[in-house]
Amino acid sequence: MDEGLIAAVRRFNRTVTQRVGALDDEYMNRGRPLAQSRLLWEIGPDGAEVAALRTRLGLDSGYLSRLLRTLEGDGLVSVGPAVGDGRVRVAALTDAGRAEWVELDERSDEFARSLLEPLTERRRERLVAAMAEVERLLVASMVVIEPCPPGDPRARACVRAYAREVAGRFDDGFDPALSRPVRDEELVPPAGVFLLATLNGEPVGCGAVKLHRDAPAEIKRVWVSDAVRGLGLGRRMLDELERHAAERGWTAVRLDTNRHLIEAIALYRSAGYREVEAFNDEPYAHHWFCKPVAP
Amino acid sequence: MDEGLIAAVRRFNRTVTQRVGALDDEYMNRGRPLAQSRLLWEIGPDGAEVAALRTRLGLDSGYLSRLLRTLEGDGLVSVGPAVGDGRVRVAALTDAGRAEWVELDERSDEFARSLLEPLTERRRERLVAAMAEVERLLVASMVVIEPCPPGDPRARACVRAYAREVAGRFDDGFDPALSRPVRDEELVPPAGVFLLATLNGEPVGCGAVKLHRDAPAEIKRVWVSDAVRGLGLGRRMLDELERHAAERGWTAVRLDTNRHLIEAIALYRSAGYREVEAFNDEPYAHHWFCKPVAP
DNA sequence: CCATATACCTGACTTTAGTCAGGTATTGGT
DNA sequence: ACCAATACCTGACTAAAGTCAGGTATATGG
Repeated sequence: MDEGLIAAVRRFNRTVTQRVGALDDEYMNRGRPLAQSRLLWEIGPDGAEVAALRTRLGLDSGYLSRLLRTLEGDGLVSVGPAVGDGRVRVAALTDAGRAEWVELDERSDEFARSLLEPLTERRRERLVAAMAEVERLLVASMVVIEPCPPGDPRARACVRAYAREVAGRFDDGFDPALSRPVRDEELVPPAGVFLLATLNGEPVGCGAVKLHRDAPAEIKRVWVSDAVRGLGLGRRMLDELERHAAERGWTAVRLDTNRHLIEAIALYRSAGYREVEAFNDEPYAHHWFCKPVAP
Repeated sequence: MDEGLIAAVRRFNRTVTQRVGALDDEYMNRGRPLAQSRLLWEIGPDGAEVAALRTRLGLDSGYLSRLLRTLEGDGLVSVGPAVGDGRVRVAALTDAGRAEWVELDERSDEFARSLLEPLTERRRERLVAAMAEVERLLVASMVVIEPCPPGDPRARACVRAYAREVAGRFDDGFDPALSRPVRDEELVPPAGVFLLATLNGEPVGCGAVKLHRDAPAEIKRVWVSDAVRGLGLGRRMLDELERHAAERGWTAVRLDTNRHLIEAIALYRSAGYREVEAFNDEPYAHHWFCKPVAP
């Protein structure tokens, strides 16, 4: 990889990431330890489940509990059981906590304003556009693709999003009952694998491969959320699925797709897939592709 | 200011600044407390004065001393007196320290690479370009303009850079001895003021105003370093100088300039200056400008 | 040569952050 | 009704970060 690009990224990390990050923290901080402010902020006016806070802030369970007790002691937060499940606890801001939250929100605004303030209108817009570009492209590095049980709620959410999307694009909707079924067991090793793509813990894409006996592996349910489209994630997902199939000894993968999924078709072609005769009777399919793979 | 722009900056701070910043820290960190790693890094292969480290890292004097003792104890750093001044101490890396520094350097590279890795060549270039744009525009918010004694070494450095630059642009060089002299005392309150622009402590620009008795205030030595040109810093410097004059009761400021300083002339015009008859016999001047000011 | 300023160091703290090994209450399956 | 799993909490720590009030050695200006 080009040394110049790496040097540029490092310079950016140093000047922007470290310095602006530290300043932002300082603004957040005021009187209260940073971790408390951050937590208070993260709870937000609508409240939040403790588990959600834990993953979003990446805190130890015990540590988070303690922080919540402190905020409760200061009368800023109240923690109670969730309605559906008594084990789950929900943190909500009290009136005082809400006031404090508004204060933090204003500080944060103030800091953002201080960055834009010395610039002319034109430069402000250029800055914001460049920030959006950086943010978007960095997302690609933040997405993690890993195996996940197909029964996991996040996996289910992805599959539902997938079904919803194709339903909107196929000629006459999409009824999963009419499509060739995929049972969960078929997507669990050694029969197959389900991969989940997550961004900061949130599901943003999925893909699966069924390892048929005495037949090429079959790729299913490749889906990428709108939020992260255009970042090469679909390609990465395909690569991973192919890798899994190849590592387990399969020498070819194949898949079927609908004529309306034109970006997907373009992706398959550019990824080395060749169109072949129909190898199944999937009612929603118009194209069938195959690609040889090697470990 | 537009709410949308502020929201975009906040999102950037959150996702890029905080998250990438934290990841970068994690890479830096390894076995040793972060503060030590940072310090070791900052000392660098060429060594550094303790005072410089203190300002660059923004650490308490006592804390920094202790960190240095720890690194010394680990055989990574040696601290000795500076050659010119025995009070000043210089930290340098030992062989072991240098090896450790290389390790940190490689980690840092590795992290930068991990951000670029999942992107295609084209996207990598776009990311780096956007990063450079963000960095450059944020610099404008980081520059601090404040009064400074004209005898300060940083002020002297700016004035020298100014002289060097005009010498290269005027028809037949620039000999300060031929120009109308400016004595230091004239740029110290209440006779006048010298403003220094700094970026993270490094001088990047200057400007001065002489508050003549019974005459308009006179602006001198407005200079902006190449490194930060095109960010509106010259305009900010002019504004500050005018403000100083106005606050002390002057109702007009004026200045002279050379015909080769075309960007400067454009700046003066766009800032509301009107060309006037020569009001002095400065041999290097071709244009004289004046502007009314009010507090 | 002396007073004063500079540049750094030391000791004695406090605060914040973070970890880990047990707990208790609730739920869901059998 | 009972057992395992889940979701969170408590107690008892350690480590890292940061602060502050004095120190000591070196320079500088009269």
